[in-house]
Amino acid sequence: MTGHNFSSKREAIFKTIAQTKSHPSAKWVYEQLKDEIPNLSLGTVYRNIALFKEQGKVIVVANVDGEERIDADVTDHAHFVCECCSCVYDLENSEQSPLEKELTQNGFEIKRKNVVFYGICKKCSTN
Amino acid sequence: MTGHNFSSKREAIFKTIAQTKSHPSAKWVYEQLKDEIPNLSLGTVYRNIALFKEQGKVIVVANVDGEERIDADVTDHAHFVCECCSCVYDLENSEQSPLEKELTQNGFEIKRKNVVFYGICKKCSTN
DNA sequence: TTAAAAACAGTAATCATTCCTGTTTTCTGT
DNA sequence: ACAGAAAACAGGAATGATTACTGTTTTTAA
Repeated sequence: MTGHNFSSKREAIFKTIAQTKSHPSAKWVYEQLKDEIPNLSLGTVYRNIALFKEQGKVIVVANVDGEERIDADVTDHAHFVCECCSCVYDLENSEQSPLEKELTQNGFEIKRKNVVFYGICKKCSTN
Repeated sequence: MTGHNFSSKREAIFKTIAQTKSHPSAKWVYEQLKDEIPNLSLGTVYRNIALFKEQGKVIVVANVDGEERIDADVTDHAHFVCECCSCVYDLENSEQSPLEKELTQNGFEIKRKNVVFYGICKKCSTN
């Protein structure tokens, strides 16, 4: 079984993901940590992110420019992805949809919901 | 400029995408067509799908098992992705969200919205 | 303290997607 | 209909994110 031993690297990886609002990619997390933890391996970041996903400690927000972007805020909320600067913004939690009731009544088991808006953010359209 | 010349392969590719409800991947489209069009190249399928996206003729529904899944129904509707069989189901159109007004008022330009539920479909939970 | 399990580094492999080059098809004006 | 230019294509190479593998190190529990 995996994920049951303490690991300082795992802690550092999770902390990095939890402390940012950037909705990071694996590479971003690795870049943030590699100075602090010189012998960190990118594979370790990927392996631990996969574990966090299984444990429900992070969610996948979207794939932006070919990279998977994640979030340690697993409460129900939507996101905005800027197609110009690739920033991901948090939005208020999306309201309970009548679709959810209907799916459940029809024998579909909903594990998670993902609401993403794509467009150009204020910063990009102003500059 | 690209996308302004007639191409029988392009037609066939679009037709294949438009006629299925499977929300196909590029590879699926290629597999469907390669008997009918023996010298079709997978790169051509990818290139034309990229063009259809630019033209707004297809949308990206989700990334399932590492493959991008698309839809030629570009009207506003949500999807359900089964994590067991990797099927993608169409759902009724998702209601206009108050989030959209708020974003627009704050200077964000929304180009598209993507609502995806993940879980286990009826077929998989029954079998 | 010690041996088994888990985690890791480093690197190789995988696989979807994109890029490149030479060839073929389509279009436009004559 | 024809020629040249632009667009599309095949086929294969390249890219790049992610995963798998192997030998080593760390953690755990008795």
